Amino acid sequence: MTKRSPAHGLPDEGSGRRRQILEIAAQLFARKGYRGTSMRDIGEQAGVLGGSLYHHIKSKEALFVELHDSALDAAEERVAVAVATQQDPWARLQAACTTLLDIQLAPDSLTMPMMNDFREVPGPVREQLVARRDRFENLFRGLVDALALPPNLDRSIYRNLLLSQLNTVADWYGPGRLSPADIAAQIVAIFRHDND
Amino acid sequence: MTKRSPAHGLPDEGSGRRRQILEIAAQLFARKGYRGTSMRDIGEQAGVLGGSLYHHIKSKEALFVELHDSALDAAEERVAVAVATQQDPWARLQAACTTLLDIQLAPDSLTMPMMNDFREVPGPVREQLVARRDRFENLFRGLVDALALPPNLDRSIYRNLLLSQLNTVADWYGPGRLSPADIAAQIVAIFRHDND
DNA sequence: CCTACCGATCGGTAGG
DNA sequence: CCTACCGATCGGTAGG
Repeated sequence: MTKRSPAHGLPDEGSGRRRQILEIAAQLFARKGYRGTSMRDIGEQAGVLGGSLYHHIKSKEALFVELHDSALDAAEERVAVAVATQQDPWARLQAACTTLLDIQLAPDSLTMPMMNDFREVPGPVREQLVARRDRFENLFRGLVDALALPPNLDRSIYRNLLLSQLNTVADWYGPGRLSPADIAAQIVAIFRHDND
Repeated sequence: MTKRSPAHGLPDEGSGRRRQILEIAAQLFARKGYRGTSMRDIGEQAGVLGGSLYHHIKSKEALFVELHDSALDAAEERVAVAVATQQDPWARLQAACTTLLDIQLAPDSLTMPMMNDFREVPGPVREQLVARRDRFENLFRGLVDALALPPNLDRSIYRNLLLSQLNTVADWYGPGRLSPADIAAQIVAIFRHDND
């Protein structure tokens, strides 16, 4: 019996209070970005003053890094599980895309949205975040390499295009006639090219 | 003989000084975002103090809106010209994509990059920018509607995916083995599906 | 967890 | 175009 993280990707260890603060912070970062979220904003939602948060966290930067890494850990596991249920390379890719969009488009999504534009985050921290994200994206390298693509498609470009496509859906998606799974299906339909 | 804007999309009327300041501001906004660029930063590059800029502009917000609108005006014209040289629907789309990527990936690009994440910009101004961008995107509605796509592809989703794909290339593209035109060709190759 | 505060930075202005 | 400044806001801390 392996330990399973909850959907939001925050470990459930530690004091409930800290955990609650992390959830609030994640939601605000996702909605308003790193610079657009002040410690006082987070405090307000938690019912305390901004300065009081420093009993639970070291700094705003460390808080963001922790949230970002937890989100990617959880996403990585969920995607890996979904991929493992399929054998066909295109089915495996579709499973990965559907899972990723489920995570990013969940209405209460605490996790990934907007953790992609790192220009707001101070330089030194940014490199840390980019390194973690690159590790995550390696998961897709294997999936793309297994595809039988037409030879005119460059696999490296193809992978970058697919990932940026997936990471950017939250910018324009509004819950309406199509579900996250529908969008994932459309993306895979577009990116699907069999080498015949 | 119609008046032609320069590639950077800033009208060449008015005092050269103001024009120079606009160019500097555009470059900084593109590199560091709206909130990441202070008026003092712009002043420093221009060789004056931040406060002195207000002789040439009304406010930071008005400055950004002016730059954004000029960039879209110029892009709109260049894309329209490129599209008009082709008759085949897929060739027209490819011409549009190539032109747009040329603009966004130009090494000194003052114009469009990063003028896409509007979360940094204050609410009231944001609506203005979004409205202008929507008008620009209508250009692509016509191009997509002219395609003979397989019926399982939703044209509205398809258009959103294509546009977000084009707008996001600057986030990961590094000048290397592939040119902007190469990337455009890869994107069109992926998005190309003939209804057979 | 609050009070009370720090040094820094922001957009913007008056007055010359 | 500068000097000198405004009110606001920021991340963070000391001391209780």
